[in-house]
Amino acid sequence: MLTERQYEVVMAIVFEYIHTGEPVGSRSLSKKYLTRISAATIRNEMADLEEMGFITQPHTSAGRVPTSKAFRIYVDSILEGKRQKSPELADRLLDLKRQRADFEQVLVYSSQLLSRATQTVALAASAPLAQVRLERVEFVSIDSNHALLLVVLQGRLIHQKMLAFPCEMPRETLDEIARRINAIASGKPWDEVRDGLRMFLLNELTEVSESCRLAMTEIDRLLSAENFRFFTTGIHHILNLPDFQDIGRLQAILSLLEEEEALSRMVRRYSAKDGLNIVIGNEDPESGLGAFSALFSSYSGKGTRTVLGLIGPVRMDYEKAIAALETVWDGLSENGNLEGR
Amino acid sequence: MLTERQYEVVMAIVFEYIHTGEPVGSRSLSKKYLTRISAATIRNEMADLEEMGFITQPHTSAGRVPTSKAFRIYVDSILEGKRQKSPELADRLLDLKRQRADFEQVLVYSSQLLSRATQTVALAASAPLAQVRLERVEFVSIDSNHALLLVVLQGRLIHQKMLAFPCEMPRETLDEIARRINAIASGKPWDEVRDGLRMFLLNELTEVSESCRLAMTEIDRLLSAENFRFFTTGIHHILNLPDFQDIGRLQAILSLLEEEEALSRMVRRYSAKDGLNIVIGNEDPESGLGAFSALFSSYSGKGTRTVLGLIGPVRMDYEKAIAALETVWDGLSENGNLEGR
DNA sequence: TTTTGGCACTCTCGTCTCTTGAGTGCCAAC
DNA sequence: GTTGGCACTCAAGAGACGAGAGTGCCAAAA
Repeated sequence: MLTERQYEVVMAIVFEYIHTGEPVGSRSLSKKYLTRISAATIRNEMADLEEMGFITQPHTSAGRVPTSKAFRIYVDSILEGKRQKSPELADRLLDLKRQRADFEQVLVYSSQLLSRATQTVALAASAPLAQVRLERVEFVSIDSNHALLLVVLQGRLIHQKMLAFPCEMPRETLDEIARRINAIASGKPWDEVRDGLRMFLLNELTEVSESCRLAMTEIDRLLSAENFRFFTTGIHHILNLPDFQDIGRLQAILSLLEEEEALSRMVRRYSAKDGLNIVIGNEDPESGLGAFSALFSSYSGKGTRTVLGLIGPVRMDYEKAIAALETVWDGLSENGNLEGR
Repeated sequence: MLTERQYEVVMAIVFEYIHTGEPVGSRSLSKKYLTRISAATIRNEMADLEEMGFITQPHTSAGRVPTSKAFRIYVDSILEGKRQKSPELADRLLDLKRQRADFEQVLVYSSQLLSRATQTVALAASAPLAQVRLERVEFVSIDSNHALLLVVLQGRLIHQKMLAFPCEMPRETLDEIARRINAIASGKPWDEVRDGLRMFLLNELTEVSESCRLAMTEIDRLLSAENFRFFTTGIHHILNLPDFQDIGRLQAILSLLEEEEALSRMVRRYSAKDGLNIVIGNEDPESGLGAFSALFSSYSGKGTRTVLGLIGPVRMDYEKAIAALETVWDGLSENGNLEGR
């Protein structure tokens, strides 16, 4: 649908726009990138491209600004080519191995690393999958009717929740409940044992059935695929961007980042399939990204789904961002750090 | 040092400035607040007040803007008077009791409540005190050489850290270490038993002394008075403020809020004494607050120090902010929620 | 001695106009 | 199909100007 030359023009416009942030004119294209074609020819192509929705004009006598459709082509072309890894980032990742960090530290550190390398907002997240197997659960009694529920997943990931029981729960009872849950559920896919386990517990331990029900509900919630844990880093970077000197757009993205519910929705939406997913600005109006783009690298392991992400302006350096994300991602896989161990 | 009338002028200027955000002129003061004095007289007073450092002029022919010195007087006068509590906020706090929330939830919820009520950034934090007594420690074995260290303080506060041991640590060994620590340290002030405990452990359990050393170091770090845990809410509110349409100042405060280390330094500095502490803008240049003010309400209980805070523009509605902070604070105390129980 | 009205002066801010420069669209020639 | 040329458009910046808000100071009143 695009001729070879139109494709070149689009790519040149996106490239120039990413680097200058200004609307791109036909003359500068002809001088800098497409020396063999004259400005007038480029103008003709531009008129067609505008009609096709790849570029727009802020006002009649201005240059052209690429739309998300144009950015999409640009990003796809990057993804097709080979990227080189950043050796410095890879080095930094070795520190993690040296420190024998746990999974949570791995996520935090990765997100910090990414944010610093790309000068954008980085996030790392993980959530259980439906087929998650639990290693075991444990209750840490806090006082007569409070206990900390610990759910250890296969891998080293740990979820936890403080429970307030409706009646007194002595330590022995809690241990008993934990023992039974572990006997049945340990090492098995949660969604297979769940219902049976619930029935079993409620029938066996009738005198504390209310507490068992509570515990089961909470374990279920902790293991739900919706239950992402987030680590966000580098929000202040987006204030440095020259494009966002007007506050309104910042407002939107900051609210998104601060509200875990909204963030979770977004991550769920765009990390559904494994690998690298890129959402550009308002390409998907539902995203709420507005003038920002998001890159998600996600992977479903045995029991958990892990996501690394970057959120930056639409006009970000995708090449650098993708390279950084892939470097960190590969570093984690190599060290066997994805989903813990 | 200030005459009665000068005091009135300062108060009126601060009041008007808080509500309009514009430099305040002598004429509007005379009309709105000090009808019995003429504008010319106010001008004379203003000249003196400027010399004394209570107000400044952005430029020759503009009105006066109060300095932090003037805000200080204003805030002190609010603190002297009686404030009324917000009944709506108090109601909301009852929900906490109904939910029998744990301490962490209490902190998170309080901070959300405060932020929404005042439209500023709210934070809640807690840290152990030197005299903290630990209820007990527990190790949750994760794999052959990883375990989750749980430190339960008196009250319901829990600190935790994943440990990577230098050698294999079977569950029994971990339980043994925990048992010994608890036997000696449970219920006693940590700073009294600490050194003895360390000696004892290293002498008794020589074959895993390296692991014991590690565990002791981590417990010590978790119980250190420096070890604040933070919950921050409502960062997006500060973008709504009309005063901060230039990004530079936002940058500073956002970096502060995002960097736990800096935040911790600030909270330590200004919550040293119990009760309500207010820091106004650049009153203390060390604070890094710049164009923002911070209100901290802090309380040292038996084992932990709890802090609720608000961070907003210097020109914030102190009356409302103080009232909200006090309402939430009192609500927590009444429900017995400060430091857990 | 303190307070007040009056007046000249200063500075910001919004509006208007003008100019400049970048860029387009179209047309005729190649 | 491609190109150079030319008229046209528009944004952004500079300068001029008036309105408005506010001050400082002085001399008269209290």
